[in-house]
Amino acid sequence: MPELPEVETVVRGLREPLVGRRITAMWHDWRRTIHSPAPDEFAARVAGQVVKSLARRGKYILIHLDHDTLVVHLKMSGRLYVAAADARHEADRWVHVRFDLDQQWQLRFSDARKFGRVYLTDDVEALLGHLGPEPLGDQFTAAGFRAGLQGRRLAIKARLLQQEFVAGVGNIYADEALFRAGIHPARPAESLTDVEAGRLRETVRKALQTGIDREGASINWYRKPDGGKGQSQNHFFVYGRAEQPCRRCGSPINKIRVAQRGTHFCPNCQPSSLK
DNA sequence: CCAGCCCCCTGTCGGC
DNA sequence: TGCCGACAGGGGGCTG
Repeated sequence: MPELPEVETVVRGLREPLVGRRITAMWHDWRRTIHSPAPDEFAARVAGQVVKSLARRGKYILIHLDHDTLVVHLKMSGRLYVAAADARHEADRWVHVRFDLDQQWQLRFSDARKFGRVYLTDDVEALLGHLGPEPLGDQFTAAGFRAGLQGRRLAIKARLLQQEFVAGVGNIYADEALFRAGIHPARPAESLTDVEAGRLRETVRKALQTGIDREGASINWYRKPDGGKGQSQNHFFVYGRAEQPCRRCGSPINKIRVAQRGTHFCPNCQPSSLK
């Protein structure tokens, strides 16, 4: 659920409480959550390092330390927040990794479904170099986007979800971007005209930026680091609105499966190429 | 290389 | 009321 807008909101919310804090110790209770290095080395290496800055790459959270970068992927149900050591938090029952900080603070990683992962690396490029361009950055060019659709027969929505093509788009914002562009999600990627590709690139950016402006979508698990909910979910055109009237034309929103994902679209505003 | 599919996990919800 | 299967989906890995 956390996609680029949600992850960006988390990063923004963590900067103030985290930058300048020193990590003193690490605890975990679920082996698979610690991706690499192995827990013993992870704990030994991370202890003593100070948080210098925070950034985001695709859906990954980057916490830059003195000598390493602490990388976190929230996957489906991950939540990352700072709390006083003696303070309780509603998500504490699912905490599987915890970092003790100086001044009696803690960085907690809560993850009910245990899909999330944490990494410690001194080579972020080796870890995340496979990711495609940041959709809100300069590298996300119209020419590159168009080229990435050529010769691809898979559904355009499936292509948008491939992180090596564009970093940060997930199920929700893929549906929203395709609606805004008036493109049926099941159309083969290679079938888009240059005009459609150009429009879709713009609506991907627009959907994501709108999501950031609304501080993400709080569906099921996602919360801001301060525990508050984002507002993006209240403004979706199609996601989660099956059977409800299209905000543009009033037709009932359809729900189908594309690339094994629940997919929402307006059959009138996003005509299929099959007809 | 490509595209389809399974799996990891657990909370929630609808149906009976 | 309680049980059970379906569903949610990011992304790694396997298969044909």
